[in-house]
Amino acid sequence: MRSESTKLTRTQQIRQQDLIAAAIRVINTKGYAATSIMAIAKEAQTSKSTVMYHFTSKEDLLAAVIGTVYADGAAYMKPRIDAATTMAAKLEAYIISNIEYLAQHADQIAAVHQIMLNSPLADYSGNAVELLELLFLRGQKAGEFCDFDARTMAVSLRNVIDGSSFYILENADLDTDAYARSVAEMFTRATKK
Amino acid sequence: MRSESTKLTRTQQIRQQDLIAAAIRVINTKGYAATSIMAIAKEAQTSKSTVMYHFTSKEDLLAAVIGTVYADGAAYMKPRIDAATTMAAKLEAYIISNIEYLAQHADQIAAVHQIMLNSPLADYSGNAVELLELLFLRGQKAGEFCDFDARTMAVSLRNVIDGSSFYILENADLDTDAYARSVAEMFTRATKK
Amino acid sequence: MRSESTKLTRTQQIRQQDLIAAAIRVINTKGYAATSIMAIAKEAQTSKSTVMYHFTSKEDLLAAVIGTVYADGAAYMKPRIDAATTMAAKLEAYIISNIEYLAQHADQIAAVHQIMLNSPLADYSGNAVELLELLFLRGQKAGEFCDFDARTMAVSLRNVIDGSSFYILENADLDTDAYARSVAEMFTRATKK
Amino acid sequence: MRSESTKLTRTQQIRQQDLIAAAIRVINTKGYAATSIMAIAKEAQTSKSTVMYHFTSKEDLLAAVIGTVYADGAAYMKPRIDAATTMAAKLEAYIISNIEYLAQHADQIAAVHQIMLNSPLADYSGNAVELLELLFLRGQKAGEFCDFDARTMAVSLRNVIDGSSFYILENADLDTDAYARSVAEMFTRATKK
DNA sequence: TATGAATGAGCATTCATTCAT
DNA sequence: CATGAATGAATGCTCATTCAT
Repeated sequence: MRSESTKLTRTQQIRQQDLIAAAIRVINTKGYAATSIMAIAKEAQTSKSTVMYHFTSKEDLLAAVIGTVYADGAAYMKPRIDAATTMAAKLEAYIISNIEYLAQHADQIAAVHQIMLNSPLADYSGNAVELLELLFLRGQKAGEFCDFDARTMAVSLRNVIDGSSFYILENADLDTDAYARSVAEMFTRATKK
Repeated sequence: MRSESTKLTRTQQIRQQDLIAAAIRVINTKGYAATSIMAIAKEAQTSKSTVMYHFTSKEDLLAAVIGTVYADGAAYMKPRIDAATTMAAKLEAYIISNIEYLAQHADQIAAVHQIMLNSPLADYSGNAVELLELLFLRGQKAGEFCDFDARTMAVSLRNVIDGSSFYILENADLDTDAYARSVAEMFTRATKK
Repeated sequence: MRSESTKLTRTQQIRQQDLIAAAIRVINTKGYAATSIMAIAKEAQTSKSTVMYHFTSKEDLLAAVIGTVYADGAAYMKPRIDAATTMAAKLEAYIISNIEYLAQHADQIAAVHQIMLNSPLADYSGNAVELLELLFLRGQKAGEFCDFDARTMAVSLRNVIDGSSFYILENADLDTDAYARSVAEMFTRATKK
Repeated sequence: MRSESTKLTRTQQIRQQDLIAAAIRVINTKGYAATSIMAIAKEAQTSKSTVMYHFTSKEDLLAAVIGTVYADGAAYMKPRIDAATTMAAKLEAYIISNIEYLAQHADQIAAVHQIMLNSPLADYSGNAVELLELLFLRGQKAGEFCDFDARTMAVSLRNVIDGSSFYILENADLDTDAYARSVAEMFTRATKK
C-alpha cells in the first residue's frame, strides 16, 4: 500500500505523523463511520487533497495508524520481556508491559481496534497468538508451567488484554497498575505448576 | 420500529428471518462498515426496496438481528447454571454452556458483536459483568475460591468468552468442546483455593 | 385521468370523498411535499393500495381535490351573482361571495393552492380571468364602469382574491365579512364612473 | 451554510452564478416540486456532485437564489419612491417601480416566490405589507387619500403585485409598462379622495 | 508541496405504482 | 372491494479519488 521504505523528508515525516495523530483523534471523537478523509483533514487543519497527497488512499492512512501503534507497542514491551529470565517472569512481563502500554496509549489503541474491527485490513496482530503459544510451550517444557492447552491459553490471554483497552477506556479512574497486576496474577495462577 | 405485537403474516415472518440471516452473513463476510442495505438485499436475492418494506430502516433490521439472537442465549445457559450446586460448578457451567452456545451460533454472535460495537444500540449485554462478579464474590465468601479481584476476574472472563466467538469463527475445524473445557479449566485453576 | 362520468356506487362515492377530505387534511397539516399516498391512506385509516384502487394515480386524486373544491365554489357563487342585476352589483356579488366562500373553506382552498403551485396540473382556474374580463367589458359598455384596462383589472382582482386565502388563513381572527366588504368597495371605487 | 466572508475564487463565483441561474430556470420550467439537484445539475450541464460541491445542500442553493434576488429589488425602488413628494405620487412610484423591476427580473422573482411558498426559508418579504399600510395611513392623514381600510388596501396591493410576476411570465408579449400604469391608475382611483 | 475543482459510486430512505389474491 | 407484497426510480447527500495547476 504505502511507499514502504523510501526515505522521507523530515517535513514529510512530521506531516504524516500529524495526519496519523489527527486520524486517531477523529476516530475516537466521531467514531469510525464518521472518519472521512475530509474530517481528518479538517482536524489536521489541511485540505482533503493534502491528506491524499501524503497517503494516496484512505486504506493507506489507516494502515499507517495501525503500523505506528503496533511498532511502538512492541518497542515498549520487548526489552521488558527480554530482561526476564524465567518463562513465568516473561509471561508476567508480557502481561504487565502490554497493559501498561495500553493504559498509556488508550486512545491510540482504541482507534486501532476500531479500524481493525471495521476494515478487513491485513491481520497486523498477526502472530501475536503464535508467539504467546510458543512462550507457554517453552514454559511447560522447562517445567515451569502446568499442563494446559497452550493455544487456548494464548488466545484467552490475547482476548483478555485486547478487551482490557475498552475496559480501561470506559473506566477512566481505574487503577491500571493494580488491574495489570491482577491479570498477571490470574494467569500466573492459571499456569503455574 | 418493527411490529411490536406479533401480528405477522406467515410470509412476513419468513422474509424477515431470511433478511436477518442475510444480514448476519454479510456482516461476517464483508465487515460492518460494508454492510449496506444494498449488500444485504443482494445476499438475500431481493431488492433494496424489499428490505426496506420489511424493516423500515437499517437500524430496525440491525436491532432485529440483535433481538433474535440475545434472548435464547440466556435461555440456554440459565438452567445449566442453576443445576450446579457449588459456585465452582456454577462457574464451570457458565463458561461451558456459554461457549457451547457461542459455538453453535458463532456467526450470529459475531454479527451481534460487530453491530453493538459500531452502533450504540441498547446495551443488551447489560449487567453480564456484574452478575459474574457476584458469582465470584459468593464463591470467595463460601470459601470455594481463592483471593483475587472479583471484578478483574469477571471482566477478564467476559473478554475471553466474547473474544471466543471470533476465534471459533476463524477456526472452523476447532474442537469447540475441548476449547470450552480448556477455558473452564483455566478459570477453575485461576480461582480455586 | 379519472373515470369521468361512470356511475359510482354509494360507498364508492363516500370513500372517494373521505379520501379527498383526508388529502386536504394532510396537505394542510404536513405540507405538499410530505403528502404521499401513504400519508393520505394513514389519515383515512386505509391502506395505500385502497387509495390507489379508488383513484388509480396520485395525480388523479389531487385533480379530484381541485375539481371538488372548484365545483363547490362555483355552485356557491353563481346564484348570488345571477341575482344581481347591474354589472356593478354583479362585481360586488362576485367579490363578496368569493371571499365568503374562501373564508368558510379556508383549508380546502389552501390545499388547492398548494397543489396548483406544485404540480402543473391543467389550469383549473382556467377561464376565471376571462370571465371577469367579460364582466368588466360589459359594465363599461353599459356605462356603469369608467375607462380602464379590463384585462389588467381582471388579473388584479383574481390576484387579490387568490392572495386573500393565505391572508385569511394566517390571520384567524380576521373579520372576514369586513375584509370582503373592504375589497369590494376598493374595486367598486376603482371601476365606478 | 455558504461562505459568509466573500473569499471566493473567480471560478467559484462564476460557477455559483451559473448554478443559481440554472436553478431559477428549472423552478420556472418544471415547478418547485420537480426541482431536484439532479435537474439543476442537468440544466447547468454538470453533475449532481458538482452542485453539491459548490453549495453543500439544496437549502443552501435555494437560499442563495433568494439572496441574490432580494437585495437589488429594494435598491431599485427606494430612490424612485423617495423622489416623489406627495403620498399619491409615492404610491404611484411604488407600484410602477416595483412592477418595472418585476418585469425585468420576472423569472427570478417567480422562482423566489415558489421557493418561499414551499419552504419556510427566512421571510425576506418581511414587513412589506406594514410599510405599505403606513404609506396609506400617512396619505389619509395628509388628506390625499379617501377613507378605506389601510391594511386591506396594503394586503391587496401586495397580492396584485406578487401575482403580477406570474402573469408577466406567462404572457411574454405583455406591454409591461402599460400594465404597470394600469395597475397604478387602478389604485390611484381606488384611493383618491 | 499543496490544493481547488470535479465527479462517479454509493448510501439510506421515500414513493408511486403493479400485481396477485 | 380491499390489501399485502414487491419493486424501480428518484431524492438529498457523503465520500474517496483524480486531475490540473
